[in-house]
Amino acid sequence: MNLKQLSQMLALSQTTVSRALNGYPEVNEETRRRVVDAAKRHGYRPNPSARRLATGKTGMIGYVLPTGTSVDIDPHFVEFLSGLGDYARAHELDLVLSPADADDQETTYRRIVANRQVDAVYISSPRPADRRIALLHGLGIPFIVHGRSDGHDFDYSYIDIDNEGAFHEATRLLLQLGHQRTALINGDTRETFAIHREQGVRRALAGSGLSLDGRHVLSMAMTEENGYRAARRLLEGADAPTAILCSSLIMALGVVRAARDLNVSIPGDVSLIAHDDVFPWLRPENFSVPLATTRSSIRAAGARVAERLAARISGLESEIRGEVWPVDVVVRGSVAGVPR
Amino acid sequence: MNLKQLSQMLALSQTTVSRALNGYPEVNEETRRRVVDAAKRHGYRPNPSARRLATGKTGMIGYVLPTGTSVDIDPHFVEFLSGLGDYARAHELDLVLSPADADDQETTYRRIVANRQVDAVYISSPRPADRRIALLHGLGIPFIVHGRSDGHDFDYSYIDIDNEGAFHEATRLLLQLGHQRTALINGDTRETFAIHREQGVRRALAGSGLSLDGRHVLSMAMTEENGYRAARRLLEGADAPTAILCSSLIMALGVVRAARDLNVSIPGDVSLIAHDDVFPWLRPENFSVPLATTRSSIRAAGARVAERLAARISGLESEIRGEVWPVDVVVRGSVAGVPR
DNA sequence: AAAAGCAACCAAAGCGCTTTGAAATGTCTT
DNA sequence: AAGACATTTCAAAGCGCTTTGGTTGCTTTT
Repeated sequence: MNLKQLSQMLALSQTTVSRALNGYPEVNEETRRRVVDAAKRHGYRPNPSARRLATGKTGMIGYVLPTGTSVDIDPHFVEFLSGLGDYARAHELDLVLSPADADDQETTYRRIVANRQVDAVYISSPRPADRRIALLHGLGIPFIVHGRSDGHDFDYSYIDIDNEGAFHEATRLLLQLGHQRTALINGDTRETFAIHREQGVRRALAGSGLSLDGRHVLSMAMTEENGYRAARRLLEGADAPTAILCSSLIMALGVVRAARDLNVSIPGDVSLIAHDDVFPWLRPENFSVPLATTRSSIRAAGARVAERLAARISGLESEIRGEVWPVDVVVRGSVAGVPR
Repeated sequence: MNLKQLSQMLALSQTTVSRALNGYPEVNEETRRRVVDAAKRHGYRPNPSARRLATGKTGMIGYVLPTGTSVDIDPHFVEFLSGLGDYARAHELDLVLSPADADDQETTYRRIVANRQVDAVYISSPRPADRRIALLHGLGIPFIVHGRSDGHDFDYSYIDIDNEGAFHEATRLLLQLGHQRTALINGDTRETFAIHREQGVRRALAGSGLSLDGRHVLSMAMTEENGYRAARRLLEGADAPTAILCSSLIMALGVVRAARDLNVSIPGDVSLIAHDDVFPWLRPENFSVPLATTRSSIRAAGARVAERLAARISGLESEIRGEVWPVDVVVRGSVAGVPR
């Protein structure tokens, strides 16, 4: 059943039927009812390929997936995807994943834009002055960034969490508990989120006249193994910290393991606060010592990105703007006053 | 630059240019060279929307992503995706993810087929007599299953690993080492892979005149927590097993933790073999006791699925067939003879 | 009563490709 | 020399929508 058949059936022109279905005003309400009704009865669904050719709109959003034999997909990605799906599901919005050589994503971005394969794109894990952002800005396709990228001379849309504020708050809490030596086990500092977190810690320390000891800040990929190594390094070193801030729950697993191995008590000897992206399979309250966290659901962010992207596509949202979500600091058993 | 412009530029008809570019035989080789050359020089790329409307082919493959507030995406998915990307990247093959209500995927499958959104589809985590398979078979879209689904009265294409054989081999190894009481910590037995694994264990035991004690087989979602619980149940129960087979490395993490908590030595008191899907962030050789495994790369499977799907789409592969990969049993420190 | 304005509809022209059915050209038979 | 047969090219007809630029009747204004 296509438009032609449907319009013949109704003894109307394709124009009128098309307009009736797409909610144009210049069609009689009575006629519209007839059309909509008939379309439903006969299960008419406009052919997306045809519509796409005519309008250039695809109704899909894109994501360039960096791949390569030595490239692993970030576990955050699937959680974000769940959130995106939560929204997209209800709106028949599909996501096109375009795998790209991690070292040359530009070619792929150019291809999907040139081919008009998607109406909008999202970007994740941005770095300062991220080239993808400049590229998409230049290419003129609507996009939204999950996270932020400082150092551009134009505005762009993003949603991010207040990483700086979260770690500032967490550090302030530790300071109030009397901790003078606080360490940070951070993610890869080439990414903005990690930079912001470190800034938050530094600002809080500075507020109390302290500063971050260079040996007390470690940055690396956020794996359990790295968390373990970092914690051992900190706890076995001279001037061991009395409190540790950690950029991910997965790393915190390693920190807890290291503490156990070294017979260091949490929170007796060292307090621990980690950032929680809210993974369903790893909950801070289930740690052997319930873990204090800065918490922000990455899944919720995924849903929000889908929502805003959909709004952009349908023209409901036009202004370019950033959105920064506040982050809760959740106190649990892993924090305590400074020892002795 | 579109076809019309290009053909005018060459003083040829659109027909000829189109045919030259698409490798049709009825075009003079000299002409073809000119056309291909000019196309490259002017960076001509056929508009995919137009091609799609004309041919009905999209050049994309589809995956229906079950979502829902209480549905989590399987961590295996991203690893599979990496493999798919490895192949797809080099072939400009994109993947369309259509989020669907986990309880009603049929609607979504019907939509993507009716809309001709993709040329082919893949399915993962199949169950016996999986309805999605019957549905796609009925709808007539090419598809390939990652895994197997027994109980259909038609053939379908799949790639699967020899789960039965793998667990049969692993069990036989344990038997040869003298283990009389072997337990199985399995995944969700509604899925085929788990059923096949249990069958493998049973067959091996039967071969030695033994059978699987009902209390010695536990099935559940494959999380660390569940592995821990299952192991405690087994090790604290009467007739504790001297060997444990485990369906996933993540669960094995929990098993190791439980053993440590209970002061049970691996492999002194209990031997352990787990299935390894080859995740880059979790390697059996890095366990405190290097873990013996049945190993099969899920990433490689992803690449193979993409390859076969691409072959189906381009008509290179036409016969329907299953492909079963052998699984290596890799012996490491976590297995030993029966205690005393 | 003519001009103007409006509401409702339509024919036809895209969108940019592929494919059908024919035509033009040259080569081989007989 | 005429017909048969390849070979190579082409004009035009789709594919199924949206959108442009009308047209047709009515009602309202002057």
